[in-house]
Amino acid sequence: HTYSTIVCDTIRRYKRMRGYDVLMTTGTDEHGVNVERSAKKAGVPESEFVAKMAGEWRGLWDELGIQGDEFIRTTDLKHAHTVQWLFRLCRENGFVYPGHYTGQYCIHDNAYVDVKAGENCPDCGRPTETVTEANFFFKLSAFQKPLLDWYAKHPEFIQPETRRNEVLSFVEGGLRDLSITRTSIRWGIPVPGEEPHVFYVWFDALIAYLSAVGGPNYKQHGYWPADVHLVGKEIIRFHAVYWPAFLMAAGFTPEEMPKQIWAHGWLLMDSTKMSKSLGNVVRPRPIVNVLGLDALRYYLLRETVFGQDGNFSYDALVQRYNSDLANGLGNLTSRTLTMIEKYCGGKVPASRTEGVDEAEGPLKTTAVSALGEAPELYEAMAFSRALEKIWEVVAEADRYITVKKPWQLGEKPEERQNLDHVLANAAAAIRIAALLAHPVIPAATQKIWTQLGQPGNIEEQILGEIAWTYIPPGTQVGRPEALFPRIDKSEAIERMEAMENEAQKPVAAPAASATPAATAAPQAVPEKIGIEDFTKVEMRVGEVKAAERVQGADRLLKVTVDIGSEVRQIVAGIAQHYEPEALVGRKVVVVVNLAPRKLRGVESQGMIVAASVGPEGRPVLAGFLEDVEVGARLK
RNA sequence: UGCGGGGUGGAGCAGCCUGGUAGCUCGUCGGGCUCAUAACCCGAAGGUCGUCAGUUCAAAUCUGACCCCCGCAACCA
Repeated sequence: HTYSTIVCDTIRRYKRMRGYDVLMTTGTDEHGVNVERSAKKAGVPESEFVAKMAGEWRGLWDELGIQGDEFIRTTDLKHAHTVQWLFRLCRENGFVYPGHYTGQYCIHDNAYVDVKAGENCPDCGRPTETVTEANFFFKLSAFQKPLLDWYAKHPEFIQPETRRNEVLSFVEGGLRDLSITRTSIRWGIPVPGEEPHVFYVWFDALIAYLSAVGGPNYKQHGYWPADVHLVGKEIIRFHAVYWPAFLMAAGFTPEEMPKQIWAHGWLLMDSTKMSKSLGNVVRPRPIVNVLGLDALRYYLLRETVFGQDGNFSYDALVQRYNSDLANGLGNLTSRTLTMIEKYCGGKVPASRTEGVDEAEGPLKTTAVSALGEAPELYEAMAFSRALEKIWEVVAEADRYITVKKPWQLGEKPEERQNLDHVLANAAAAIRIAALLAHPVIPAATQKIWTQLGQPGNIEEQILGEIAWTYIPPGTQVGRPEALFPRIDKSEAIERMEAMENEAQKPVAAPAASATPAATAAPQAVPEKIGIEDFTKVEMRVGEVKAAERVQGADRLLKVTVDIGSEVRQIVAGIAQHYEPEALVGRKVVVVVNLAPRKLRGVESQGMIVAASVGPEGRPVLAGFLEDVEVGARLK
């Protein structure tokens, strides 16, 4: 989410610099079973739980300097009004009808689970029940044709293209009507006049986009339709299918449809998706503390191609920081300012008016071409290429300075004009690079702006109006100051990892979702259990009588275990680490009172206890150093 | 088995949609410079662009088949 939101913020800053009036919204999705359950676990009312969650996110955005213009919480009153209003419109237009939803329900978890009838709950393993509840359906099926027409007419609606194809084939495959209300959930927006129905997640969270810009009064508000919704690729379907369908159903005109849905990729940690359950989430705070916010922003946008999955590594992060920011832009600024200070008394010198010399040609060409292309690349969300283009200016300026050797010109009074000219050119190039890079690294470029003696805020500059211009001669520059101090790689990584580990310890870092449309999955607070809970688990010593591989499964072994009173058949996921033959005769620990569960068609009547070792969780069977009697209970 | 991502000098990645010069960061070697944050500049070595076939005057790029790697689910009760 930090990634999405930083990208979003960059777009916002870019658009502002193009002279647009931009409104960016972000927020939290606060309804649903997950929240209900987590709040219960934490022993606080839902409202309190979500308020805390929202506060944490807001705090994080503040720390990250992200200036969302609207922070929508789905528990906001105005959002409830918008949802109810949209529902009424859809209903009046005949796209909502009452029906029944039938699914597998887990009583223990209090939630529908996505399994076939007769299967057990994937979370807790208990049997599920087939439950039918009355709820309202949205006639999504009626929108197959309109949506396909819409996609055809607006090929740019879904980006990037691979995602578009995915959605297209999904819609072409036929659309099923959508259940949009629940009576089994309490924590949600009430369906007007139909209590105890509350709205189900998608007919709630998605609508937050509209709530942020006036809700029913979106026309007067003036910021609708959205130019772009930025989402993770896992939720593209909801944004590209459900959302436009809801709007069409409510009678929104083609001009009032969002213009584009951009699905970005995932940030992978060593090629695995970052997820809270894997515990491999990289938190932004340590990075910001050690390298600075701009470094994080720069890295995220420079290192990965927007739209594809990207890899995160501390190594690459520090690498980029040192080479591009410290040695590149930072050092260029520093050397230029130092020379202006030293040779020109801290005032920007005058450029020569006539006579172009051969060395400055490439510098101007590069800068002018960056001025032309970088904005186009921003426009196309090709951030990494935009930055590459901008950094060509930095490289060219370094080259130019090296070729002209102003420090030598400074020794000779008769070269005064040439010296002035060189430094004026360098300053002009830095000015352009800073302007173009501002959406990505706002703080550093503002510093450069000020150091160059430029008045006001850099963000107020309009990109379209910028050309190769010299800074007015005589402008007083600021003291050179290291914008991005170079940092030793291993030391930086150590510090960040130390802080990361520190952050892992305390319980509740914000663990919900930031985009209005992602599902919230707050982390459970680890509870202490009493002895009575422990005694519920019955573990006994068993002896393996036979073991064989389960057909068609790479990881499963079917193990026959004698537990004294009886012989059980247990399926264990250890086939990759234990040969069946080697297990026979071995004493193992078995959980015997676990509900049976079918795995790959084979019933498993218990669980063999094993340690989970290393990051990949390699199983190592528990055993005894002394001889033990089969059937002995563990307590 | 299904779904997704990928295979481009030593490492990590761009380029592929819209064929024509293989680019970037790091690393290695040699040189220059000393204004600057041990930085910056120049040069060099190093690439059958996974394989095979096809289309084409021309293929990293388009088409087809195949191989390999990674993630997710199916299968860790």
